[in-house]
Amino acid sequence: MQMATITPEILKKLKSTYVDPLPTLVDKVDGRIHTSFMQTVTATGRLSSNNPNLQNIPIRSEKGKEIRKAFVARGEDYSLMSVDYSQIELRIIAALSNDPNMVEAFQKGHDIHTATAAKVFHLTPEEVSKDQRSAAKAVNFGIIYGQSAFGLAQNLNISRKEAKEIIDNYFAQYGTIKEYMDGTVAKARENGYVETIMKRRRYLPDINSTNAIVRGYAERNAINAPIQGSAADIIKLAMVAVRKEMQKQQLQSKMILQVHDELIFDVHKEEVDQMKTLVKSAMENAVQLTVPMEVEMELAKNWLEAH
DNA sequence: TCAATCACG
DNA sequence: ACGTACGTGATTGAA
Repeated sequence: MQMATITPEILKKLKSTYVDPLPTLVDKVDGRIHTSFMQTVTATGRLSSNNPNLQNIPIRSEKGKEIRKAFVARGEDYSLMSVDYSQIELRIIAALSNDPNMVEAFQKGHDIHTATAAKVFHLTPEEVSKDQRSAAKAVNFGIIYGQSAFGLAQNLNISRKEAKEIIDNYFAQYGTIKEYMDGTVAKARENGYVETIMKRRRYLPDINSTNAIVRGYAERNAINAPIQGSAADIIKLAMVAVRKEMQKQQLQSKMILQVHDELIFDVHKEEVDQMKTLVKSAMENAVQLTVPMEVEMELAKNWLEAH
């Protein structure tokens, strides 16, 4: 196992950004930290959070986990419940492209990274090694961002030739995704914008630039924005549905945070079963696509263990 | 005031 | 031949 190396720079960042300021921001009246959610800041339709930003509370490093542990439910009778969409952006790509292989993997409930590795490396899912799954995961993520063979090579620390072979294999298996991506860029060139499933637009004035670097940037935006933006559409619809149902059932639990593909609730112990059912249903049924939306949920006393 | 670095999805 | 993975916010330190 590779140990997480905590450098002095990281400690300094954690202290100056979280450990020192957050305790001073606890509201004197209610004992809680309040963020602001901005609805008109991002290019894709995501929310952003500031003063303080509660969408970038640490979780990856060991010391960071200690910080996240400090976020707890409001009292004895309450727990934090975290509910996050599983692979929402890949499901959206699958649905928007209607790629038969990727749609099938999600419809059958397969582990998408293992399924991808099996296809790319011509193996059965059982034969896929950890490194192969990890490589497939990197490609799946890279696809969402319009990553090149060069970028994948750097990311995986392999040669450009090896990276190109993996990507070529990927598109041989998921050919309709390639068509979808090319089609999205072509449409962006004609229209000057791309749009999400709820028709929100992102304008791309540089999509026809004669400067290849500038144009390349806009092309990656064209690919990414409908995916990231549609995920934002879906969780926003879910939030409205959740709130409506919570009101209808007159619950005292509260929806307290949104972190892009995750909702966090402060749940009263007598409402746990109701909340689990209601939130799962609202999130999974926020939209109807050709692939199922699935959520994972956990309940705990603090945010680290609820995640 | 802004770029670099780091935190998150 | 070019550069090369999307979206944010906070802090720091140089200009």
